[in-house]
Formats: sequence, C-alpha cells, structure tokens
Amino acid sequence: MSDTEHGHRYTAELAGQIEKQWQDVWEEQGTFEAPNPTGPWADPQGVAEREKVMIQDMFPYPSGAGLHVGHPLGYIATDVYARYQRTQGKNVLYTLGYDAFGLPAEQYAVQTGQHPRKTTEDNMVNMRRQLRQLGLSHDMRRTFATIEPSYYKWTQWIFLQIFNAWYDEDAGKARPIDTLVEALESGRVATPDGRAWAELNATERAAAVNARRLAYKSDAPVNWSPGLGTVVANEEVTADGRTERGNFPVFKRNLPQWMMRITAYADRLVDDLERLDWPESIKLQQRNWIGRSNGASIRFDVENHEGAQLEVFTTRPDTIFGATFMVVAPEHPLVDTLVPDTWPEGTKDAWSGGATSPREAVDTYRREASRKSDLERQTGEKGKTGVFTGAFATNPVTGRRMPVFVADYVLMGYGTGAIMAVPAQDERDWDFAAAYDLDVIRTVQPSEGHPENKPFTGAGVAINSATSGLSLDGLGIEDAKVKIIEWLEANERGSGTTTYRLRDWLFSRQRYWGEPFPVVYDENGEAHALPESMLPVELPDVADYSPKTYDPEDAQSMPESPLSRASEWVSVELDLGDGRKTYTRETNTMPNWAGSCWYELRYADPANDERFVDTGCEEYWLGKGRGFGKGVANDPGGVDLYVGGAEHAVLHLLYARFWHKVLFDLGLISSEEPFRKLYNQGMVQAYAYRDGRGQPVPAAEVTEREVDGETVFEWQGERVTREYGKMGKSLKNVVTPDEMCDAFGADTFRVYEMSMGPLDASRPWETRAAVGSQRFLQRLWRNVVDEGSGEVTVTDAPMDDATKRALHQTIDAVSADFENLCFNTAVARLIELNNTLTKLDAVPREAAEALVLMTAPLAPHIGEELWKRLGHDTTLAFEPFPVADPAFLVQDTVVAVVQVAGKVRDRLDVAADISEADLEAAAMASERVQSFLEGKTVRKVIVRAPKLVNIVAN
RNA sequence: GCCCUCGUAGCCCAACGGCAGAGGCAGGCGACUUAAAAUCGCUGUGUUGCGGGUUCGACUCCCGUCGAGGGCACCA
Repeated sequence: MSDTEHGHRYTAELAGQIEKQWQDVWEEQGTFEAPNPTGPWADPQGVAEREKVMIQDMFPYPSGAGLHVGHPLGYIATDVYARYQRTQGKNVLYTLGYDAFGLPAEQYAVQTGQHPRKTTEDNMVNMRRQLRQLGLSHDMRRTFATIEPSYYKWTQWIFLQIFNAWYDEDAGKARPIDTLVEALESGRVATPDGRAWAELNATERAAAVNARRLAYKSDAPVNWSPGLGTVVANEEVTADGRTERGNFPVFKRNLPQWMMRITAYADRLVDDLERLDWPESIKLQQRNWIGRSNGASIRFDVENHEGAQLEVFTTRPDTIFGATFMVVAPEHPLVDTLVPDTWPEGTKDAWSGGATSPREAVDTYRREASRKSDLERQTGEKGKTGVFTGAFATNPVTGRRMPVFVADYVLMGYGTGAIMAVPAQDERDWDFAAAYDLDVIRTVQPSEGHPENKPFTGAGVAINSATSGLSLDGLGIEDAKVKIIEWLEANERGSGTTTYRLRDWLFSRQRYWGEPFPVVYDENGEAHALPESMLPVELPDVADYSPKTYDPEDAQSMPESPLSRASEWVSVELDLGDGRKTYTRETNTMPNWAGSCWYELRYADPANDERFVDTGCEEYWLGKGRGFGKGVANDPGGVDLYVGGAEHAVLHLLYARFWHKVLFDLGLISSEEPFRKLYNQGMVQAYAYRDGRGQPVPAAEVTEREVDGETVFEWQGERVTREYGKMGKSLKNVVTPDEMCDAFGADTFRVYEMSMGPLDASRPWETRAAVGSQRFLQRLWRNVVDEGSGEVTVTDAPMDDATKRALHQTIDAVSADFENLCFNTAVARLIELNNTLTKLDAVPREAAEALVLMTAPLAPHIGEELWKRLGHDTTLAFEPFPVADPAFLVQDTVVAVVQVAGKVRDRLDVAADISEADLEAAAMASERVQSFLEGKTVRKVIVRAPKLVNIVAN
C-alpha cells in the first residue's frame, strides 16, 4: 500500500490483521466456552437462569484435500446464528468435532503409504487452521475426534448396551437382556422353537437369548463388494446395485456379520417423524426408506400338496376376487417342492417357455435369474419374464384354480417373496398377464373413460366381488379391506399385517480404520461381550492396514479383515468370569456411521470419563421441552438446530435416531430424538470449463466475452465449453476459503457466503462478486473510522427522525431475518442502512453502534474492532442485540395506492390511521381516478386502509 | 415412470393474495486522476418459463404443461 492518504482503509491486509488479533483474543479469553450445569465441568452459576440453545453442524470428515468454499457455508450460517443467540442472552452450545474414522482415510493412507492415524491427524490440523481463520465461535474445549480412544471407548460402551438389550414388544421398548431371561422363563416370550425354557440346555438358552439381542451375529445374505473389500449396509447400496462409495458391484452373500435390529424401531422411527421440525423432503425419504405398508397376509392352498400353503403379502386384499394367478420369487424355498414332473392339464403354450417339463423350465429360469446381478434384474428392460411351475393354488375366496409362476419381478427380500397377482388392479401383474395369456377380472369399478386396455389402480367401488356368504360389491377400497380381512381372520386364511422395506442394519466392516468391537469369541465360537472395565479396546498398530480387495466382479471371494492379520492382538488371555482363558477377538470393525450416532450427546459433556454423558448435562442441553422445544406439545428433545447436507437423509440421520431411541429406552438419556430441528443447507456449485479434447482447464483463468451477442468462454485464446456442477479438484474449479481470506479477509468471505441466496438454496460460486461484500464492510468501516487518520468520526449528536426510523426498521427486520435463518435478506437490509448512514454528514454514534452490533454476527472481527474503537473494552459477543422501538416503526403518513379495475391509477399521501370510509372518500375525490371512472358504473370498492383502494367499475 | 424442490432484469436474488424491485455482481454515465486501477456518486421497461382457473386483485393459491436440480424406482 503506497497510499498513505488511506493508511487506515479497510483492505484485505488490514482485515487479516484484525481477524488474527481477535481470533487470538477469543481463544485466550475462552470467550465462547459454554458453562455446564453438572458433571466434570459443572458451573451452575454460569448457567444460572439463562435459556439454552444447542446448535450443531454435521461434523466433517477431515479429507486430505482440505476445504473448498462450499464446505463452510453451513458452518458460517450456524456461527452467525450462534452469535445472534448469544446476543439474546442464551447459553449457547456450539462446537465442532471430526468424523475421523472411515474408508476415505484408509484409502488416502494406502495411496500415500502412511498410517491412517498420521494422515487423519495431519488433515485435522490443516482443517482446524482453515476453520479457525473463519472466526467460528466454537467452544474449543468441546471438540473431539471419533478416533480418540477416550471417545470410542463410549462408542464401544454403547454397542455393549445395545448388545445387552432386547426389544420387548409388550412394553414397546428396548429393555436390558436379563429381563428377556425372565420373560422366557415365564413363557411370556416364546423360545425360538416353542419349547419351554426349562427344557433347553445352556447352549440352547444362549441361542434363544442371542436371537433377540438388538445387536446380533447373523449369517443372512449381506451386500459383499469384492472391489471395496468389505460388506456394506443396504443404505450404502445404490438403486443400481453398486456401492455408494467407489461405485463397485455388490453381491448378495451369506456371511456371518454383526447386525443391528433397527427394524424393531421401524414404527417409532416413522411415527416420531411427526414430532420433528425437519424438512418434509427428508421426512419423506425416511418414510420411503422404512416403507411401512399395511395390508394382509393370505395363505393359499396348493393342489396336490396337502399342508403346503403359499403365503403372500398384499396391500390390496380387497382385490382378492380378481386374483387369477400367483407369482413366487425365483429364490422362494417352496419352488422345489411345488414343481411336478410333467406339465399338468390346462398348461397354456405361453406358460412353459418351450421346455418339455416344468422341472426343466423352472431350473433354466432360476439359473438365468441367479446369474443376473441385482443391477440387471432391476434396470433391465421392464418386460416381465417368468415360467409356470406346473402347480396350481386355490383362491380361498372364489375357489378359482390359479397357476403359480416363478418370475423375477417378485423379490424374495420383500414381504413373503410371493404374491397373488391381480392384473386388473396392478400394472406389473397386468404386464405379466398380457405376456402369458392370463385372465383379467376387474374387481374395482374403473373411473369413467378409463381405457379398456389398462389396469385400474385408482379408487373405486368393488365389483365382481361376491360369493355366497361374502360380498364386497359396492364397498370403497378401505371398507372392502376391513371386511375381507375380517373374513380371512374368521376363516383362518390370513390376517391383517404390516410389512416394512427397512432391513436390519449391517454393522460390521472388513476395515482397519474403524472402532474395534468390544467382543471376543471362546473356543466354541461363542461371542462374549467384554466388561466395561476392559474398554476401550484400542485399535492395534499394524504393519499392513490395507483391506484385501478383489476383482470387483469376483462374487465368490471372501472378505478378510485387516485386523485378522494382527495375530498377537487377536489372541488374548482374559478372565471373563470362568477363569483365565484364551479368547479370539472380533476382527471386524464398526462402520464409519458409528461415531456419528451419538456425538451430539458427547458434545454436552466431552470431558466426562465416568459416563458417556452426565445425565444433568444431557437433560440441560438436549432434554424435552427445553430450548426450542419449550412449550411444544409432545416435544422429543434433541439438538435445537442441526444443519447439514441433505445427502445424509437415510444414513446418518436414521442410524443416529435409532441409537438415541435405544439409549432412551434403557433410561440412559432423557431425550427421545437426537435432532429436534434439522435444516439442510444448499450446495455451493461452480462452473467448470473443458477444452476441445474435453479436458478440464483452470476455471480461474477462463475469460468471457461477447461475440455476436453470444457469450463465449476462452482459455489461453482457445474456445472452451462451460458446464455447471460440483466443485472439485478434477474439474479444476476449486476455490478455497484460504484464497478468499487472503484476497478479501474472512469477514468479507463470511458476508458474501451469507448474502448469495437463501441458506437452503444451491448457488453458483462467483469469486469476483465478493467485492460487493467487501465494499459493504469498507463503507461500514468508513462510517466509523477516518481512512486517513484512523480517528473515530461518529458524532454524539442525536439522530434525525428519518435516520431513527431507518435504524429501527432495520433492527426490526434484521432480528426477524436472523431468527429465521434468512441471512441473505439480513445482509441486504444492513447494507441498506449502511448506505443511508453514508449519506449523512456525520454518523450518529447510536446508529453506528447498533449497526456494528447487528453486523457482528455476520462479520465478527470487524464488529469487535469497531466496537473497541467506539470505546468499549469488552467483547460484543454478549451485548444485547438492539431492540426496535415500535414508535419508530409506524409511519405518520403512508402512500395509499388507488386502483381502478386492479390497475394503479393514483397514489395518495394519507394518515397511517385513516379510516376506511375516509380513505374511500379521498380516493373517490381524486381527479385522476375520476378520469378513469368516466362513463363507467362503480360496482364495488375494496378498501384496505391505509394502503390500498380498488375500485371495480365497468 | 412416481415423488419432492425450484423457474422474477445479462447474472445471484427480494417482494403478509394488494404499486413487480430490497440488496449485490456485471454493464452504462459521471466525479476524482496526467492516465489507469482502486474509490465515490448516479443509473433498472421485465411475456414473473408457458397455458388455463379461482379472486375486486395472482410472482404468490389451484389445475395442466415445459425446463433445471434432487430423491425413489418391479416393495405386491
């Protein structure tokens, strides 16, 4: 800066100095440390009678690439909000930890040949630096990383609570496992095979108990991804049968894995969504994922197979009169027993698939189906294929003979893997019936004009639905369902049922970089939970932490845990109550979701080494009816505001709710939900440019100009094409917060991020537009400080009336905007007020101080600096937010609009409290209005005093 | 295919069913400057994507349609 005349101008350089200085002050003084009511950090006096608010971001994964300008959007928003809440006298819990276990860390470590702990810790150092320079008001005492043994000790401890619990359907909640033993003893809960508890031996008893644990070992089909080298949960598999991370094929394999009985909570996870203040789209995604559907299970007799019944699930039992055939999944266990040796009488040509026997046809079809991956089965052309099994079932209502088909459009994993097909009211069944020459009987009256050649899936009354003793005819769908279910139950042919799409959560991974399970196996392979005293089970250092991966298509490969190679660690001598014995450790690790399933609880009391969270702290920060839950009926408790991306709709957010509910059931916490209010911030997107070969070119070097009225983009003189999407290294369009802080300062960066648009909207990044935010702060600075001398220039003279009104209207609007997370409009109003002050000869101190206080949540460093220069010697963090005086919000006179037939024809200055009659009279008296009314008859006059009159005339 | 969100000035975006424009970017004009940058001041005429409907009055509510983004997808 050679410009000595403006030696005190608010430049990026000066901003940088101020920012660094205030960040140091906040850290030294512990400005943002929030007192706790109880526990190791008890400070009841600090808590006193203040209201609390807990604000939380979805914590980041510390990636090697560092942050780009999109990442801090949510953090800045929560920081502005947290700072605003402090000015409302609230005790604010606001901090940020690191989700530091997981696949990417391990992959990055493998790539760079370093230990994951080393790379993860390095990345966290870098990320802490990046976040610190933004001036986020985190309580730094409360930060932690999920990889710290002092944290994952409690992750393991919670696993043990879940392992040592079962879901008591009668009580509608999880209970400790010893109550299961009582229930089994008393016969209230049946043993797996129905025998009395007293008749079971020790092994059988253990198995009976294990079968009901909330965390259990199962050998069911799981998603095995050879290319990734691990199994993954259903939630981590995309619709086309690939892993969400890495995009590798997934194969169903029976493998012994740990599962979490999240299905026990299906109803509560759906129902309690109504108690949450969450975006509807996220609630909808959770509802869809859980997929609760009500219907009936119905048992069908099979001809020539005494006792063999085919059980189906249907949501439309009311259409049973229209069921003309049945379909079972290729994997259905009954298929083998159903298939006869020869084609029975009545087999149509289309049914046999050209095979000489049902056995041959079914075997061929099943073989082909099994060769298809899930991908092919689901995304292949929607034409229905299948083959007749040679068996007939009997419709229990009509007595009709119904051929039984095998077809892969029925999935073994949903319902019972078998359906009654009702082509008239189901598109899939219609397509199949059309392809295989099967009968269609309409049993719901289609709406008028419904095409003959299409199934009718809408609402209507039942037709063709009567036999002797039962008639649904004339009933609507819901009534018909009730009646048929009554009939089915009375005749023991079926019953009303609810099914879910949700499956239990696959909870083990063949990875190194995760929480070890607190589980060992004895010589019989029996799993034993370790006692709390042996926690944490620390992750051993190993030479080779890389997962064993295979050819992505090698479905027959076997997963191998990296920890299984740590033989010294795996074999361990312990006394678990039966004397010292050698045990084998579980070598799988927990999925990276585990650490984020309960971190909100730990934030409340992170120093506690006696308990995962002190009960008083949990109740204070997350308890029901507190914070934003105050006065809310049926409030479930939880974090007051949780901000993060929408991509975690059914993964993290579902898992965390599940764990929270288990902990609640076991009486360990008082809140029923982890996150009371959820807000999804939008994505910062960016333009990327490619050259003629399709290679991305550095976006920052691309120039733009007009050619023949068309905008063209060029890089090094060459035309390039523009596309719009995410910011990423490979697209060469990354802008980092570091660059922004260097070029403009952190406060400008923060204001720009907040001013770009509504927080929940995605928006394109445009670095050069940030100068607008810089100009705002420069003008604010200049309204207080003389650029040449550095002297404070505000005047102590009273404000004029117009300024006073402008100030109080801004206060009123900005408080509401902050309250509602509308930071873009808050910035606009602050700029407006600032521009108003700029036009004055001298800025009144009262206005300047209020403006500084209002701007400070957005731009805290310049706020503190100006506050100090204005003569205050303590932080403004806890200064009360300015309060609007209603006296200055109302205008004495307002401009009333007079419309004739909806078009504005005149404007009148009228008193703000003018009566409707007076306003109407004034409007009618207007000459301009009269000129428009000439030759017309006034039909009606609408008066909305004091702002509007609309005269309807023709 | 179904569901959700969103379409306003060249761009990003405001606007309790009541005057289409708060704020910013870009552009234009002017001031300052030997000049340029920076800075400061001034500067907004548009099919509110399109077509219907409700209403005295529609960017706003309803129906249809087109486009963009996201989610689900043979779930019985």
